[in-house]
Amino acid sequence: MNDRSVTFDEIDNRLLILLQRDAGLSQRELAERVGLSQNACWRRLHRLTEAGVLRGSRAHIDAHALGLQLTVFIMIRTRHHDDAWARRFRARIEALPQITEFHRIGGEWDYMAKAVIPGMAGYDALYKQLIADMDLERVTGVFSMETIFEGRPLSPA
Amino acid sequence: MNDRSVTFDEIDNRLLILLQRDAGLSQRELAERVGLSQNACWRRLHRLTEAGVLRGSRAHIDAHALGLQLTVFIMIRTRHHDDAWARRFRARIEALPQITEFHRIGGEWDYMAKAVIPGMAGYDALYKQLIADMDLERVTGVFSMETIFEGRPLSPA
DNA sequence: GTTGAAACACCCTCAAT
DNA sequence: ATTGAGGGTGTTTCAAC
Repeated sequence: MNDRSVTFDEIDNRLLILLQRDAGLSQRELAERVGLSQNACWRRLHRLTEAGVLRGSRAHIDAHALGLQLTVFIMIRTRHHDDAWARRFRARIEALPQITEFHRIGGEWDYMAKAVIPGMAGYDALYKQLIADMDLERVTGVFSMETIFEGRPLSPA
Repeated sequence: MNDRSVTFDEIDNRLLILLQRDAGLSQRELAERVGLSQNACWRRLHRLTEAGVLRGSRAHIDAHALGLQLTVFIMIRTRHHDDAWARRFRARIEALPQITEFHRIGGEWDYMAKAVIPGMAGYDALYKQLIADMDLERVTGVFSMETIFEGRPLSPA
């Protein structure tokens, strides 16, 4: 079990997975696929939204079709550990739209950023913008040779 | 410039960003925000869909609300480099729903998986399922202490 | 590019069971 | 939980400009 206040049954689960795969499904279709009336289905979606589980939908875009063909994970070790520096660093990262994801991590690195870029020239440009005046100890790019899958739906614990 | 056959102007760009943030926007709202008639806006969305750029929408879900509070990146180095082993390994990974993203990477590791799990016990369980009978050379978990952001919208190169 | 209109699907609510 | 019905909203396609 877990420490959540709300619980979800198998039907909630299936609804969440269906919607994570395709948020464009109509309530009629959704209801049909989970074996509920459209009305009952609506009530569940409403409940899941109220519970803060469903948080809207986002368009899914083909990065390749936009000319973004390279995914790289950038590992960063910093020399500074004060709040002021950290704020400045985060602002820097946030100003770089190529970076789609940003974590503070444990282990031998301090931060990891995921970036999606047109190619190696894009990485070089990003790298330069990233490091300028930040006095980083070490930065290394881990390049995705092949994205086998991404964005798979989450299931309740 | 780049090597794409289709090009996108500023308005396409803004439409794509708006929809990546909120696919639930009505065409009336979209049109208003980019300064187009609803009709012209519809034609652009149609064109972007035909071009394979817009690929539907996906529900956005709050992982914490589902009890999934830990994100970990799993770095894997393998001892095998033949196709049969690789296929078996991919099938193993695909069978683990906690893994949301999977890359073959360059550098000192061979694969990287992103997993979203309830907590450390979930990692241990995942780790055991992952390694069983796969004869991996080395596996290490890089834990996200803080997800500063993720899922930021892509922009054309 | 624009407006306006029509046909249709969908969402949401309510009433009745 | 279910069906059925109604009003309002959104989508898609036209015709005309």
